[in-house]
Amino acid sequence: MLYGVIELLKRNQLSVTDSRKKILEMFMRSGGALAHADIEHKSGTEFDRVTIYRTLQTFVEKGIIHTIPTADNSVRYALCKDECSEGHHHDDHVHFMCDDCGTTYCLDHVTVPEVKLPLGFHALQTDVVISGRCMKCV
Amino acid sequence: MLYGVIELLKRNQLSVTDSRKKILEMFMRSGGALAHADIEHKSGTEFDRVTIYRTLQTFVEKGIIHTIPTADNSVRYALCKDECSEGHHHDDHVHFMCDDCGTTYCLDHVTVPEVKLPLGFHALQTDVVISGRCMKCV
DNA sequence: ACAACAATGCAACTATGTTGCAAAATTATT
DNA sequence: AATAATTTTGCAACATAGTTGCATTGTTGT
Repeated sequence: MLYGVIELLKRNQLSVTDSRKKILEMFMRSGGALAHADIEHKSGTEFDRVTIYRTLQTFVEKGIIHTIPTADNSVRYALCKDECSEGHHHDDHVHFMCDDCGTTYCLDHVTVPEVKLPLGFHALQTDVVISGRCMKCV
Repeated sequence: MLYGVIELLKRNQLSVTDSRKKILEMFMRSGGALAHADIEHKSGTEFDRVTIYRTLQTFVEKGIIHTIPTADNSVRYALCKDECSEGHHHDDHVHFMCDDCGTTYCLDHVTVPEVKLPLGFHALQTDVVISGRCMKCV
């Protein structure tokens, strides 16, 4: 597991540091999405707030994680699938947010439907965020 | 126009105040969506920041405006259609954000497609946000 | 092992959002 | 139309989120 993390960092031409390793591991352990605040709390005083911000930024730029637009407009991040590369995100999957427990899921196998836009609009990216109850909170 | 604003406030059992009238008018004049910052800049020092926050909150609660989940996770608001009532938003339309000029459109006639979720997930609300180029920015 | 480079931590700052309370404005009552 | 009851506003103070510059530390390549 740890080895995979290091590999992933190297593959993206990133130097291997404590914060990057541990933050990546957090994402892998937590199946779902994480907010900046989640990471800050989980890591205690181990890293500076600024380091977390910069690490997340770097990961987004490298295509390791992607941001999730949420209904409550709080920023969340989740691991990308392998197809994402630098500057080219291909997160064509639906995101689900549980109103009860707050967990955010990437529904990798639910693809975003085609939407017909009025004349003059050109779509580059489509984000679908569904909120409701997850299986744990029935 | 002004008369319509007052009517709308009264219909929602809100006292008619300067800030509420002017903020509502801003939404009506601007076809698209507005962020808190937009309103703050447009109104100069006329209203306190806190008043704007509280006015927007009140309008959302009453179903006069709705929030738009955006790809960049900044909070934006737009007028609701007539069907929205207190606590019951029915904004089943697609939102479009222009990457170039930043304008956010409510595509009232583009309805949100049905999405089949995996077993155990129960959808209550579906938000679709499409970003790209609008007709003004080809 | 060392030079070159990149990432971190710290401090200071800006932006964003919230809460309590007194003053001012709006609404309801007589 | 004037006043009482209620709401809303503005202010101050605070809390959270996010950014930038720079010296120090850690990582990488030779």
